[in-house]
Order: sequence, then structure tokens, then C-alpha cells
Amino acid sequence: MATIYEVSKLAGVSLATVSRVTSKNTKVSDKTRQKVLDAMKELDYRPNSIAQSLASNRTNSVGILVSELHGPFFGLMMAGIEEELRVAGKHVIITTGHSDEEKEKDGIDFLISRNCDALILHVEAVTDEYIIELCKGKTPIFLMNRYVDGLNENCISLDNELGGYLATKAIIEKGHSDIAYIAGPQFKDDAQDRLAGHKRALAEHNMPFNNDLFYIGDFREAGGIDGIKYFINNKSNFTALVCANDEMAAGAMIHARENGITIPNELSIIGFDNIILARYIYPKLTTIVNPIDEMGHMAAKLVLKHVYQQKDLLIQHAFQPVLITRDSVFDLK
Amino acid sequence: MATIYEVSKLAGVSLATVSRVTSKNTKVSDKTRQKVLDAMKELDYRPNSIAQSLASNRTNSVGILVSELHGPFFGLMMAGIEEELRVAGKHVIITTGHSDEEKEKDGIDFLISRNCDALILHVEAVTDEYIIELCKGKTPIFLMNRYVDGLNENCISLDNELGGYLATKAIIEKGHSDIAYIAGPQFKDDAQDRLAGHKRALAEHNMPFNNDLFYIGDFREAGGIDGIKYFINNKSNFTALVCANDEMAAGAMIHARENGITIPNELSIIGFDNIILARYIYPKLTTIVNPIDEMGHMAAKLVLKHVYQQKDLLIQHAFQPVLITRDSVFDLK
DNA sequence: TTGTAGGCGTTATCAT
DNA sequence: ATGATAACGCCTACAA
Repeated sequence: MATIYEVSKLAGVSLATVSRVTSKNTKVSDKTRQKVLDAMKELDYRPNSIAQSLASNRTNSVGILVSELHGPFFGLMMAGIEEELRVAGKHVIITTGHSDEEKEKDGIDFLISRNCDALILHVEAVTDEYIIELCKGKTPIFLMNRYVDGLNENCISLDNELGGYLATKAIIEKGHSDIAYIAGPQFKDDAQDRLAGHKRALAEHNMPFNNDLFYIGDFREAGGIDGIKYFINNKSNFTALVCANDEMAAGAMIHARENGITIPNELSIIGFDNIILARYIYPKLTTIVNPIDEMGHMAAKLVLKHVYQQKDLLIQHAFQPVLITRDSVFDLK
Repeated sequence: MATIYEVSKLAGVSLATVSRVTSKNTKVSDKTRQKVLDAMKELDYRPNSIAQSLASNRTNSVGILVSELHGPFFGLMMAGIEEELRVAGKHVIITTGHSDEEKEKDGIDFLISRNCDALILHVEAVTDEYIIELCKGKTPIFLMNRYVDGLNENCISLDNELGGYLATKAIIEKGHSDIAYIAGPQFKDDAQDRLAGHKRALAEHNMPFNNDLFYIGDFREAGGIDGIKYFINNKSNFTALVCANDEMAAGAMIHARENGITIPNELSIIGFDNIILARYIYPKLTTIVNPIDEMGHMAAKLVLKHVYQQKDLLIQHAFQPVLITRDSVFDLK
């Protein structure tokens, strides 16, 4: 592979001038620039990004930590981030945390040790204190889907409380009053917030929160199945089920059908996230849209603005979920 | 951040010795090793991976090119690769090709310019000749889900022909004889192979290939919908539909139901890939298992073996698909 | 506008 | 087993 040195020799200029051309520095005359460009082409020269990084203390890479590489949610998030970053010539280094505190810390260490210019984290297990400490380091940190007090500028988050509120409100407005709820793991902020929204909607309509109709799931299919089993075994009476995410809703729906419950006629179900699946399951799932791909784009813009000096980008830190009505909620009125 | 130089000073040894300790080179006495380790700990020293890369000509990173970051298929593939690589201390740089020739080439250039130690590619649009040329370069190339003559050692592939055969055979054995087929884009090898398998099963049972019951889709939901629309408009008679992948099967199923066709009683459907969705749609989809996560693991092992000298790894280049029976195929017998 | 020269933090090759 | 010292390929003051 040709080096900058060979290019400079062939073009009859100095190393510095070649470097100026590659870094699009304007302080080069058109004539010499052309000479350099020609030489580069002839030698098929490509700058060595490693050497660039070492000398400039910049890697043009941003580290991403997601909980899982698969799954509809993280796929869209990564796609949003990568798309935005790539057109700016930056690339992503991706690693996983599996919602486990040690693994998340591990992943972060790993990314930092790779000298990423910035980190975009979707962490769930690590404490706020840890994050705050982390932000004092030299690597800029940005957070997806998490709001940490004092770090507003570094967060892209969804109003999960509002989403939880909208879901339950939609159910109530269809005339339901016996409403079960399957929550997400309560160590996760979003799960907590969605539940809080649910309670607010209940309170606003003077409906009590019934502990017999409350179950804490795992945000996965199994959680939905376990939840509805629990309610059925308890012989609880309910006409509607609010799930803190779509995967649990799908699990609950499948299990309900297998137990002879017709949906939505006998049981209405609403989810949260609007993952692809929501459109495919039968009946099509009414749910709350989580604009995770947009949020991914925005996180990338945040990095571009604060780390790569693209000052003119407009940043939206808070995103609002919205209801999407499909076929899984029955109108009791 | 402390440098190797400061460590050497504090430990009272030379740069070289410190380097030997970090690189786990055995030629260091226990006593000096301990001194160095202590110094490192005291200074909280972390090797600068960029400098290591420049000096050693190794980045410990492998580039991955997938068609899309989202979608059930690539998620599992990436997860498999990352998991395997990460325990070996290597990391992944991921980029996308969107099944477009220019974008795929772009992505590859990009990864090579980042000095990845190796590339794992899931390319669909680029020609075999291009790949062969690419392999002559200095960056080792490995291929997922593609078989290129002469590059056997670098490929991890699925026997798509067999899968296609198994799907149609399963349908035939349930007594169906009017069988429609929605293929994938024929510029894609896997789509071609699956179709070939379909034809073989037909021929083996002395059933003709009927062009009126053949449609070429796009491997996405829309392709399935368009395909079944086409068959319905043609007033074709068929009791079974074989789709070259699950997404098209899901699209077809939804559209069929919306047109009053009950599944599987009036129409049997079988897919290919066994993406998560297959278990969730109603009725649950009978399909062909594509072990893409295992294949991801294996691709990573291939890299570990050939690039990172983990000589003792066993490599399986060819994977066999298998039928999984669920509820979408009706037994006519 | 262009060139000179000193880093950037390691690894690797020789000696010792 | 350990130490000097030259790469590695580029960037960036500073000088000219």
C-alpha cells in the first residue's frame, strides 16, 4: 500500500502538502492540489486511518452499546444511528450489554479502550451514578432511551409516561373498566414510567389500581404468557389487558387464543413500541408508536454536533409516543 | 492517560519489557513482571489500541457487511458473529450494503480502509468476479450465505436447494398437487437455489412446473401480497403456496385472510427461514429452519482460525436446513 | 502557499 | 531476560 511519503515524492511536494490535500484543507493552490491528486490516483493511495487516528487523536468511530443485536427494537435503533453517521464518514463499533450490569460496564470499557470519539449507550442495568461518573471522563457519552438528571444535553429519550398514559386512556375510552396490566422489569426506567402513565390514566378516570390485575413480566414473549396465565389462574375478571411492550402483548395474545379466548371480542389487548410484529400478529395489534429509528438518527446527530463540530444541527431531546389503532381493542360502547 | 513510557519509568524497566508484559509474552521474569503489573495498576494504565494497531499492523477488529441492520435475519447473524468474536477480544465494525451493488462496494471499501483484520460479508448484489478479485487483496475475506467456486474455504453457506426441496416435498406429502410458488429476486443466489429445490421436488413426484402458479417477489411482505394477488386475479386454482421466505409468506397470509380465504383449510402456506415472526403469526407458520445464528458463530470461528491463529477450531462450511411443522399446512389426506 | 521536523504510543529487531 | 532504537504512517505547529 502506498504511503503519503511516496505520494509526496511522486508529486514533487512535501508530506505536509499531501496531508493538507487529504484533509481537505483549503490552503493549497489548485495546481499543486491537482498534482497531488494525480499522484494519489496513480499510486491508488488510501490514507491509513490508523495512523491518522494516532496522529490526530481521532478515530472517526463511535461506539454503540445495545442490549441485544437482534430483536426489532435495537435493529431499528442501530439502523438509524449507522445511516446518519455513515454519510458523515464515521463508523460504528457495536457491542452488547445484555441488560446486565457487569456486561454493560465491560462493553463500555471495551469501547473506550478502542478510542471511540464518542459513545452512544442504551444501558439498562448500570446506575445513574455510574453514568454520571463516566461522563466526567474524556470520551463524550450520549444516552438513548434514558434520562439522567443533570445530563439532559446528552440524552435522547421517549416520554414513556405519556405512552403508558395514552395506552390505558385508549382502553378506558372504549368503555373498559376491568383492566389488567403486565409491566416490564421495574429496574428499567422505561418500564417504571410506562406503569406510572398507566396509573395516571386510571386515576384521571377515577378508577382504582387493582393489584390482582397487575403482573410484572420480562418484556419478552414469556412475560406475556406468564402474566395472562397468572390472571386466568386467579380467576380475575377483566376485559382488557395493557402490556408494557409488544412482545409481551404477542405472548399474551397467543396464550389467550390457545385457551379459547377470542380477541378482541372477549379480551382487548394493547401493546407498546409498535415493532414490526405488531402488524403481523392476528388480530393486528393496537399499540403505542415508539419512534426508535428517528431517535437513533437524532442520537447520531447529537454526536455529529457535539463531537464532530456540525454546529448547525437541530437536536430534539425528547420524543413523544403516539397511539396507533388497529384491531386488538374491542369497543364496548 | 498514562503511557507505556510512564509505566516503564515507574517500574524501573524499559519500554520493551512493559510491552512484553502487556502482550503476554512469556520471556519476562516473574519479578519484573510483577513490578510492571504494579506500576500499571498504580497508573491505571490501558494500552492505546490505536498505537498498538499502527505498530503491529493489526486492529483486532473485523468488518461485517450486512444488507440491513434491522430485520430478524441479520440481527441473529450479527449476534452470532459478535458473541463469538467478543470473547476472543476482537470487535466488529458493522456497515450495510442494502443489496445494492454500489453500496456494497462502498461498504467494503470503507471497511478495508479501516484496516480491519478480516471481513465477513453478506453480499447479494456484487458479482462473483468482483469477490474473487477482492480476495486477492491483503485483507482476508469470508462470505456468509454465498458459495463462490474456488473460494470454498472462505464460505459459510446454507444448502438452499435442499431447503427448497424439503418445503415443497412437505407440501406434496400432505396430498397437495396444485402448488403455487412465490420466489425471491432471481439475482440472489439463495432465491435461485430455493427455486431449484422446489422444481426438483416437483419433478421427483412427476408434477409439472406450472408457470401460471409462479411469481417472483422481493423477499419482503409486499412480495407476498403481490404474489397472491396475482394468483387470485388469474383465477388460478391452488391449494398450497410455497414462499421462498417467511416475510413473503406472512404478507401472503395476511392478504389471503383479508380476502376471506381461511388458512390452512382453504390454503396451505409454507415459508423459509424460521424468523421469529413465524411463531407469532396466525396460524403459526410451517417453515424451513435457517440456522443463521449458528452460521454467524461459524463465520466468526473461521476468522479466528485463519486470521487469529486459533488453529484448533473445527469449521463446518455447509449447513443443512430442516423442516419445522406448525399449523399453516393442511393435510389433504 | 509550502516545507521542516517533532511527535502520537506502540511493537519489533537487534544487541547485550 | 532485558534494553536501545528504529519503524509504523500520518498530523501539525512553526518556519520560510
